[in-house]
Amino acid sequence: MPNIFDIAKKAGVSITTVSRALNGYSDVSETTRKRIAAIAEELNYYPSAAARNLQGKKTNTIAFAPWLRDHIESRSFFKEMVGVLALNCLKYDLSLLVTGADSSQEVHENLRELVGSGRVDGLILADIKPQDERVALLQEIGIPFVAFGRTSDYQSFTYPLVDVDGAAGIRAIVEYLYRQEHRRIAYLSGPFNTSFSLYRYSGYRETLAGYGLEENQRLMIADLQEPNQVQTAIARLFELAEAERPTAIVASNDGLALQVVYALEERGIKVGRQAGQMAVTGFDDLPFAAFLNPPLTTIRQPIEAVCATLLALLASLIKQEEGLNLENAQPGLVKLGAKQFLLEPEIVVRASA
Amino acid sequence: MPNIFDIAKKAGVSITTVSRALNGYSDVSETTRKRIAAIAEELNYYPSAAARNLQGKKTNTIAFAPWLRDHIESRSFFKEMVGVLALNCLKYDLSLLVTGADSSQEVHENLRELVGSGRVDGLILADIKPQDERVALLQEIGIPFVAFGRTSDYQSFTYPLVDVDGAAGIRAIVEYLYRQEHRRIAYLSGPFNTSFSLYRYSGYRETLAGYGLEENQRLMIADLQEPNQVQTAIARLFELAEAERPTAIVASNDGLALQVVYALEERGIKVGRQAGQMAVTGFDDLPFAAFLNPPLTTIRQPIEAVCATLLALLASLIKQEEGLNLENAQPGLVKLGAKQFLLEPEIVVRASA
DNA sequence: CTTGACATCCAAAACGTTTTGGGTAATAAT
DNA sequence: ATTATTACCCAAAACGTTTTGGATGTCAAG
Repeated sequence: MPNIFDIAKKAGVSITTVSRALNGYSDVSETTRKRIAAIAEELNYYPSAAARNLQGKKTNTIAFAPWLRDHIESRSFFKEMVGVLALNCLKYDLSLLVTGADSSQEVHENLRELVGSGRVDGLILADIKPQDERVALLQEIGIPFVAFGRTSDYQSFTYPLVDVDGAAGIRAIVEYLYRQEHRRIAYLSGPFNTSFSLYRYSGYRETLAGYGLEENQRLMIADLQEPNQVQTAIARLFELAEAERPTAIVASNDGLALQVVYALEERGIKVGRQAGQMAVTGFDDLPFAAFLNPPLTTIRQPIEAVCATLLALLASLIKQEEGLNLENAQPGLVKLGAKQFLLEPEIVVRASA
Repeated sequence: MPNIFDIAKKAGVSITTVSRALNGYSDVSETTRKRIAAIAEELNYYPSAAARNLQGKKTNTIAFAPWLRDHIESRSFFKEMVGVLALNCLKYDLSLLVTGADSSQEVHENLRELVGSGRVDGLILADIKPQDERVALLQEIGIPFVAFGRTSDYQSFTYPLVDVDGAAGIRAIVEYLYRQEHRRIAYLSGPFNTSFSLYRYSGYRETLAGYGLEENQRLMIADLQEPNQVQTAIARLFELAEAERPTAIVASNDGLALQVVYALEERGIKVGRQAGQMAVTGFDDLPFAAFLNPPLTTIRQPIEAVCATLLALLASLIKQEEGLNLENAQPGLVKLGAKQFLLEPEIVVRASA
């Protein structure tokens, strides 16, 4: 691999000039710049990232840090995000490092080493928990980061974040169901050790309260982790007396909704919006949702907007820009705090409800 | 951030000793090693990755390089791989960089810069095409890499690769269908500009030939890219006379199978293995496959084994180990060439066929 | 008392950039 | 003819490690 000395020698100039020519400084003549560029091209010269980083303190790399095994249900959305993030990183000339681990312990060590050794300029945290050690850790270290999701103390303990308004999403869908004359609406939630499950759940309860419907504990099934738990949850709903049994089931994500539809069909219950059918809704709008039978009514997370906003925010933090102006970058972007943004999800009505 | 000088000063030794103590050399006494380790721990010292890399020529980073937009259908499996790879990387103390782009042009430049600037020690290529420029490029540059998939010239132009035997998978499923008395078996394939589509397709044709069934062009629908193409493909099948119409549809991946099931149900055709129902099969065994209605009969790609083998192979290439012994690391691992391995997929029979 | 052998330690070089703080020559202004 | 300005270039330092090739002191053997 050629280095800057090789280029300098071949061009008959100093390495300073090579560096400044290639980095577009104005104190090198157009003719020598052209000559140097041509030689660099010819020799396939690319400046060593390590040397550059060592000298300049910039890695042009960010990390995407979800939990990798902890939250089965959330993994589906993080998987969708990676590709979109990778593509968007190109615009900022950033490389994307994907990191993560199984255990809390490992994640902590991983993160410390990653930033301690100066491997990244900033990070995107995903799968935020209500109490998330990672936020405090990164805040303490003082490295730029953006969280996708809100911890329970995000208002007092301020840090940059982007989130999708899960409560609003569920509210929209429960209101939709209410308008379709549904009065007994069950709710199935994923594990409560992840923030967005809580927000979505609160959206459900708020809406019931808003309509003056009382909460029925037997219709609220939370903390679903394993697939077979969905089956038993559905079974339990059908043990209820006809008059108490729900006419609609709201699942807190598409993965659960998929399993709900499956469990219902297995029992011979039709899913749909016809009279006598069970309405089912999801959240996320994963690729398969539109092709279920029936197609799933769900809430679409604006994944492109989420990733774009996360990156724009992180990039501006890294550059230490002050007047960050994201307000009208995305439609439906709500400002929660100085560097905290909420994106509005969108209801997608299909045949399942 | 503390550096090695801070540690050395505080411990009253030279930086050489700090370095050698922390890297486990034997020429430093146990007492000073302990003292140094304690100080490093206390000050939260992590050696600078850049400096280390600059001096030692090791980045401890690998790149995962799929195509990001080009092949819609293949993206689903690459998304599953990222998480598994990231987790497995921990065992090798490697960081995972995810890269890729839309266009062939961009991908090329990306790759050149990535390895030219010495950002990675090696790479994993995914979504291999029959003619894949990336393989030649990396081979020419001379950096360790492993391909997930085979180019058309993999036997002559040898390079390290791991693949799942797609032909065998489809063979297994067509044989299964044949044993279920199916004689008119349609085949729907994704785009042919990706290698595995071709292998899977050839598996279909081989099996037909093996049973002495003649190929019917009207039952073989290839190069499906957009979702609505599936609908028209199915429509075309149903324009056929009763006696020519297929009794089973083999899709080349789960994403297509999902859409096939959807299109069939939309026309009121029941999917399943009962008499009079249409049998449908997929390939991949994505998470949703088990929860479709009916649950999808498919071929499971051994994703854990794939990722483990890719990493083991790449790690050994990076370390320049010679006697690589993967043969009995994974059950069902077939050796194609010196560093070329094929993994056997597994048929998963569910209710859809 | 000398000589090896061994256990510890260290100074200096090297890795490949960018940045700093100039220098030189030609041209323009006085 | 001198001075200021401009255009172009460069030497050296700095970034934080690891590695190389000793140096020093201690202890046992001869």
